[in-house]
Amino acid sequence: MKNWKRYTITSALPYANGPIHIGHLAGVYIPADIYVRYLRKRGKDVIFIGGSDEHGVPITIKARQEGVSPKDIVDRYHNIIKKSFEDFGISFDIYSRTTNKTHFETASEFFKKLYDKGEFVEKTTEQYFDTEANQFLADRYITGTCPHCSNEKAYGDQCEKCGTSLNATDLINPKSTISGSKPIKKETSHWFLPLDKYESFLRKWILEDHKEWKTNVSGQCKSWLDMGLQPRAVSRDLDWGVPVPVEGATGKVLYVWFDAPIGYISATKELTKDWEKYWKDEDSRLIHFIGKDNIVFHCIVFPTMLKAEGSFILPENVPANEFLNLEGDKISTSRNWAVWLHEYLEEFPDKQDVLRYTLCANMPETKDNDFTWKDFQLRNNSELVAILGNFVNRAMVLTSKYFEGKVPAKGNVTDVEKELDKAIIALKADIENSLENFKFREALKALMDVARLGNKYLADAEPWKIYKTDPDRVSTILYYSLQIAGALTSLCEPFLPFTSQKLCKMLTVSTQNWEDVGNIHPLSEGHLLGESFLLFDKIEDDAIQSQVDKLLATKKANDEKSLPVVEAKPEVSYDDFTKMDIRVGTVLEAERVPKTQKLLKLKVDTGLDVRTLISGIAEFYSPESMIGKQVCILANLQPRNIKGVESKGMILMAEGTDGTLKLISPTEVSLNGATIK
RNA sequence: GGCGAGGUAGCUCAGCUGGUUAGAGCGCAUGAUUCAUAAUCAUGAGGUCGACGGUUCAAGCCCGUCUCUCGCUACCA
Repeated sequence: MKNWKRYTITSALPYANGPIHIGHLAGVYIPADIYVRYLRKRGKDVIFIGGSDEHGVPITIKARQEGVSPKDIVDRYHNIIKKSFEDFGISFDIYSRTTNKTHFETASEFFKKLYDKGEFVEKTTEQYFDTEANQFLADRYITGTCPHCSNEKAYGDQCEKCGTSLNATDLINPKSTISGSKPIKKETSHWFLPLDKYESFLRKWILEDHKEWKTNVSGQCKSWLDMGLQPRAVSRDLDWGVPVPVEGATGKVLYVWFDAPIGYISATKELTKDWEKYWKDEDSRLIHFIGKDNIVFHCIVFPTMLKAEGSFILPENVPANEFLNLEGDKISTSRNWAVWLHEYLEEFPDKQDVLRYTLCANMPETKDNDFTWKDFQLRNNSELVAILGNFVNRAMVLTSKYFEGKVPAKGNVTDVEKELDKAIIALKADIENSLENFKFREALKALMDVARLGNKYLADAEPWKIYKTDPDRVSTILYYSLQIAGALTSLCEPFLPFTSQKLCKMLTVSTQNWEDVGNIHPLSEGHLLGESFLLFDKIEDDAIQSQVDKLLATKKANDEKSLPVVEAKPEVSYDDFTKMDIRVGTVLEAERVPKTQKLLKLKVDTGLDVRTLISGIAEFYSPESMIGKQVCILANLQPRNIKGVESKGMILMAEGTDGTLKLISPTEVSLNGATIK
C-alpha cells in the first residue's frame, strides 16, 4: 500500500439556502470528521476542508421571494451553518465560502486555463429571455402550465405537483417570475465541458484503477458511463456567481456545479501558502466525502475538470454515503421534515456526542437508513449510558471507595490482565482497519467493545467481593480497569471528542498518541484522579415524545398545505368552449405501451370513427378494466406521436391533488359520439 | 421500460475468491450479581438468507425468471 505523505480531505460544501440537518451529518460530516480526527491522532499531515456553496439559481429565487439580496440569504445561512458545525465539533481546518475573493480568483483562473487550452466547446442555444427585465431566464425562473397535469405553477425544470421533470420550452404559457411578462426565445452561447472526450479515461480510472471504491459509487458511475456522457454546460446567464472571465461574456457566470468543487481548492489556498502540496503532489491523498446525490459531480465532472486542467491530482477515493430518512420519510428542507442541527444543539445541550454516536451507528453506508427518535433514545440509554458511561463510572466509584481516588498499585499481574492488554491492542487494530476502509459503523462497534471488555473484566474479577480478603488483588483489578478507561480517552476521540475531553478531565490526563494506546499505560500508580461524574445521562421518554410531537405537527402542517385546490383559470368565452369537441366514446381495445410505466394504448369508438389514442393512466387502470368502458374524450386535439404511436385525442380524467387519476364516464350509457356541452 | 444499489433473526446490519449445525449489536426470556444511571455478566429462544427454477458433490454467495424498496433515466397532451 502506498505511503501517503499527506491527506487532503474535503467534505461536500453545504448549499447555503438552509441550515444543516442530520442527513448532512450522517452522510458527510460525521464520517469525514471521524476520519480526519483519526488521521490527526496518528500524527498524519492532514487538512480538512469545508465551506458554504453560495451560488446558483435557488439562492437567487429565495432572495427574490423574501425581497432581499442573494448575499443576505447566503450570509444568513453561512453563519448558521458555520456556527452549528463549530458547536457540534466538526473539526474543519477551514470553513470557507464561495463568495470569497480568493474563490472568485481561483475559479476564474481555473476556467481561464481550460479556456485557453481550448478544452471547452462553445455552443449557441435558444433560451427564454425576459425583455422587460432584460435578462435570460434560468429554468427555475419560468413558470407555466405543466403539459402533463395542467398545474399552472410548474417550473421550467420540474413540475412539483406531478413530479415530472420538464424543459422550459415544454411549458404552456411560459411566464417570467421576475417581471411576470411572457418571455421570448433568444439565442445565447455557453461553454461546455466535453465529458464525452474523457469517457475512456474515466472508465479506466474508475472501473479499473479504483476497484476499491464502494459498490454504490462505482455502480452509479458505471451507469453514467454506460449511458454515454454528454458535453456539459459550465456557464449560465445569471448575475449571481463568478463572472465568466472571457471577453464579451457579460451577464454570464460559471455554473454553480463548476465553481463549487473549485471551492475546495480556494479554501485550501486561504488556509495555507503550501496549498499546492495538497493538490498537486502525487504523494497527497485526496478524498471527497459526499452524499450519493453528488456522485456524478465528484466522480465524473470534477475529475474531468482536474484532468483537463492538467496540474492537479485526482481523488483517491469518494466514499459517498446513501441517504438518511427521518421516521420513515425522506428528509426535506422545503417540507421542514428534518432534525435541524442548530435546533438540536439548543434542545439537547451538551449532547453532541449522543447525536454523533447515533448517526455513526446508523450511518447509511450501504443503503438508505432510517433515523428514529426511539432508536436515538435506545442507543443513548442502552449503549452510551449502560456500556460506556457505566463502565467508567464503575471504575471511578470503586477507586474512590477503596483507594481514595488514586490509581492503585499495579501489583501482581495475572494472565487475565495480560490478555486484557492484548485485547485492547487487537480492538485498536480493528478500529484502524475499519476506518481505513471507511467502515464507520464497524469501527464504532470495536470502540464499544473496549468498554464491554472493561465491564466483563469487572464482572469476572468481582473486586467488591474480595476486597476484605485480598485488597492487593483489588488494587491490580482497579489499576487495570482505570487503564482501560485511560485507553478509551484516546480511542473514542475521533468518534466522541466531547466525551474524550470529559474523560480526560475526570482522569486528569491527556489523550495518548495513537501508537502508544494499549502499549503504554496512560495512568501511573498513585496518580490522583479528578472528580467523578456521569459521562452520559439517560434520555427520558418525554424528551423523545416532544421531538416526535414536533415532527407530527410538521406532518400535519404539510398535509394541510398540500391540499390546495388548483387555482381558477382565466375566464374564457363561450366560443372558446365550443371549440372543444368533447364527446363520449367506448373503449374497444386496450393494451400497455411496451417499455413505459404509465402509458396505455386504447382503441376507441368515438361515433365518428374508431381511433387510437395514448393515455397516461396505466398506473391506475389495467388494460382489461378499460375495455368496454365509456369515456369522455377531447376529440379534436392536435394529434401527437407518442412512443411511435399517433395519439388522436385525449381521455378526460379527474385528477386528485395527489396526482391520482379517475376516469370520467357518463353515469348512464350514452351513444358513442354523444357530445358534451 | 432501461441502468445502478439493496431485500439475511422483532430492529439495525456483518457474511472473504460457493464448503461442516448462517453471525454481531440492540430488543426479548431465563439465570447470576450488586461496584454501577434497575446499569453489568452468562445462557437461551428467534431466520425455508425476497420468490421460483437451474448449475454444482456442495449456494445466502454463481446463472435465469419474477417480486418489493431507493436512486438515475425514458415516457405522460
